[in-house]
Amino acid sequence: MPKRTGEKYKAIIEAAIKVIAENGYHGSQVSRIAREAGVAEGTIYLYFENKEDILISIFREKLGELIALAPKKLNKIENSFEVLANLIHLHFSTFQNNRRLAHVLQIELRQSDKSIREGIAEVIREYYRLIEEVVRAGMDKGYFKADLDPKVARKVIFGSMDEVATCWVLSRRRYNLLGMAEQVYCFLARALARDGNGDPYPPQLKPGK
Amino acid sequence: MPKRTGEKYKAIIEAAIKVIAENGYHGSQVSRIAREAGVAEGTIYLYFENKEDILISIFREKLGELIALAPKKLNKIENSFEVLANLIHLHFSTFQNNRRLAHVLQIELRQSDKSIREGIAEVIREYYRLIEEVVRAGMDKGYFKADLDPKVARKVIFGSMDEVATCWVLSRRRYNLLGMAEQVYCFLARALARDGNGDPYPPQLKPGK
Amino acid sequence: MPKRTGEKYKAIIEAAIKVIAENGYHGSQVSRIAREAGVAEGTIYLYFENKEDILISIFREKLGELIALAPKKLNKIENSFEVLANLIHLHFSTFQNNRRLAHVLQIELRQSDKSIREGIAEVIREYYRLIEEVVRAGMDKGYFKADLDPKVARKVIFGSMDEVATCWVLSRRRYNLLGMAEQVYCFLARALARDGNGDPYPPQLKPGK
Amino acid sequence: MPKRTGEKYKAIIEAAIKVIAENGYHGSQVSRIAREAGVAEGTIYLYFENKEDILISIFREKLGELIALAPKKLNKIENSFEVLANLIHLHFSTFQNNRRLAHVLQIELRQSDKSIREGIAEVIREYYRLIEEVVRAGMDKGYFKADLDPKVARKVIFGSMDEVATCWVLSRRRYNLLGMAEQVYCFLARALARDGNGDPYPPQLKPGK
DNA sequence: CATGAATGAGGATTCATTCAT
DNA sequence: TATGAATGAATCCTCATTCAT
Repeated sequence: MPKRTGEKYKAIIEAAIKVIAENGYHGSQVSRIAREAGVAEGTIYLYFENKEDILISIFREKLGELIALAPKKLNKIENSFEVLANLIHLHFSTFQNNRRLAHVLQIELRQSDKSIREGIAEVIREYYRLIEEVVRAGMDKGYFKADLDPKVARKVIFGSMDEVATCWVLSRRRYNLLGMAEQVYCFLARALARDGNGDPYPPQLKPGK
Repeated sequence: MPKRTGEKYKAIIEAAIKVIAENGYHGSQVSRIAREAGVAEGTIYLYFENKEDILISIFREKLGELIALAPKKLNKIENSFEVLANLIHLHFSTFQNNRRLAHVLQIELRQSDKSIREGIAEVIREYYRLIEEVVRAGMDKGYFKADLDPKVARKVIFGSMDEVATCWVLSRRRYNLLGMAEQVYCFLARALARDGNGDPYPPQLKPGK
Repeated sequence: MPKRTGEKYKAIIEAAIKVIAENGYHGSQVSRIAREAGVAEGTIYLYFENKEDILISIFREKLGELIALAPKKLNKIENSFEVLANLIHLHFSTFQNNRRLAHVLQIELRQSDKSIREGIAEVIREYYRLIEEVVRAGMDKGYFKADLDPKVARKVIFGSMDEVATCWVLSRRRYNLLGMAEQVYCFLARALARDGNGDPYPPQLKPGK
Repeated sequence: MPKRTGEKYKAIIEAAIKVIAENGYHGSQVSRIAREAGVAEGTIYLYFENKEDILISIFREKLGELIALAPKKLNKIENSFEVLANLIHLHFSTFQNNRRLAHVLQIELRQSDKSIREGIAEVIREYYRLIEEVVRAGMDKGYFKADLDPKVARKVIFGSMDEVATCWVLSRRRYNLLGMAEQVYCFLARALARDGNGDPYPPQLKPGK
């Protein structure tokens, strides 16, 4: 029965992203997160069940935004290649825009216990469904191969994006993640395209498209 | 200055894989691993620097085998598609043959601190190079598109295999991981194949090929 | 400077008896008592100094009633054996009528800190004096042995009643506490009776007598 | 699976008695007990399950001694009055000899949770049985009234001793507890004695008798 | 080489109490 | 009077690691 709303809730989320990105999950004491958020230690527990719940909530809030945003952006696009391109773009720009968040989601979140994996499972499954939907639509419309297994396709798509994002976060060099979008798109588009499909090549990826 | 060889070294490694697969990294006390291995607690520290070092060693020993094995299997194959197929097959069969190991490598290993990531970095980079080599060879020989970025290709390949393996480990259903090899191969082969390449389609994947 | 009177004061007392009887002193959060009483947490502190003060107040209010009642009932009785019988009857019936209160007074009250013991000391001393008075009167009137030490007698009388009450509260079997009164009276009457006293035997104990 | 034997076990018990007698149970940090015992904090947990277990163990060890000693002392005495006198003497001398222990057993032990009460229940029941046995033997041998209820008698006897001991511990005046033994005996002997029993009067109580 | 008893640092969490409204 | 959101002090216990034997 934590509150899970309000200004302090958000402040704690943001503080946690910062502190955890800098010190890792296990290196981030609740007291430190509280100080960074400008609230008392006990206040944390008015908004979150426990320390793990903070991590889960970061995931839910932030990836939730992505998942909520995606259908709006993708549904109105007819061409499935364009949809794929935009999906990748959206995924990468979420991280590009908040490197700390990217670090927490790609690295720290995975350091955690089974209970955390369970806590995020529902949200991640929704993202999975979203990607599978994109694949299915492409198959139905004739853009993609008709005999794909959407689940395997989803794993290839998500796995590719995830690996690219992780490498980006861990890299010392601060290259542009969005710059990878087109290349990743090329790979995935060719992997999915129907044989003889005239043009699986990337539509121009433009931010916000 | 730990010993890192001998019968007890191996016994501890195997005990750790078992205990960690069952209880998770944080749920696996050193004392428990010692008991399972049939040695005293202190003995652990004659063979390993610390608890993390056990995890790193599991990675090094087991993925090391894979990396040592791979060139022998792959180097003598001319057709790069066949090489790719065999790479995927090797990757998946390693996990298929030892589900506990798979769990430790795919899940528990990632729960750990920065120091672990650093400990395994060298080994994983070697695996990365191996994959990139496969890509480069395929480009040089004309099987794969000439203008691929081997690094991105590697991320797509590794990311896809990694995601499939992780889903397999986490799945409640005990399906056959090797059965996924061909499907994953199809995706990746198409993604890599040179345009107009006559046959990017899967060579028959046979165990041990 | 708490108020210590009014409807809410009484509501809190009753709520506390219920909550503490069910969950023990340490298991009874102030917030829970407040909810049960239908007041806000802060309101508690308008009527009580702190949590311990609630416990002390329960004791004062409830045992206070007993102590106020006792002289009225006992003073008009001439025969000291009858007085003793009625004292025991009164003591036991107080608990019998409110098992929750009995639990709080016999068990939970004693779980608490020195400050509580100090808080109830004055009230309990008054009860002690009351018992000692009964003994002294019995000695003066020739019913009891002339050379008794009233303080020791009081300890035997109170200790016996207290032990019987505690066992009753802790017992799983829900036997009748008042049914013990006569037996306890028999023991104590014989212990106190003057040698050769014709009839130390229990007057008929009747409720409300 | 704590060890519960050995020199350190005893040292911790003694240290705990001292620290708890001085600061109360809740005021006695485990770290403080460890320091007093000259061991590390973690060592406590090699010998005890948790903090409560220390308290329970004090009770078991110390009252256990009393219970083990009592039958040896009491069984060879024929006269039940003498047995009663010795029982009281033994009870009081245990406390007289170790006022700190008395404080812990009479006051602090009762401040604790249900789990502690459960932990000591078995031992205390054994003491109860011992007292009831004394009563029964006295009845059988014709010293005590034939129609006593041994359970009620036990409550009167134990309650009297317990109350006297508690008052002694809480008293500011440092009077002699053993000096109370004879007076308490007188009360209880008269309460138990068969009518017309020639001499319920106290045998001379001598230490060690 | 091997042991395992001993060590002790480290932190999430609770909940009585306060005080601005 | 009454509220209830916010506070923050206070501590038990775990378990990786050491070292005397």
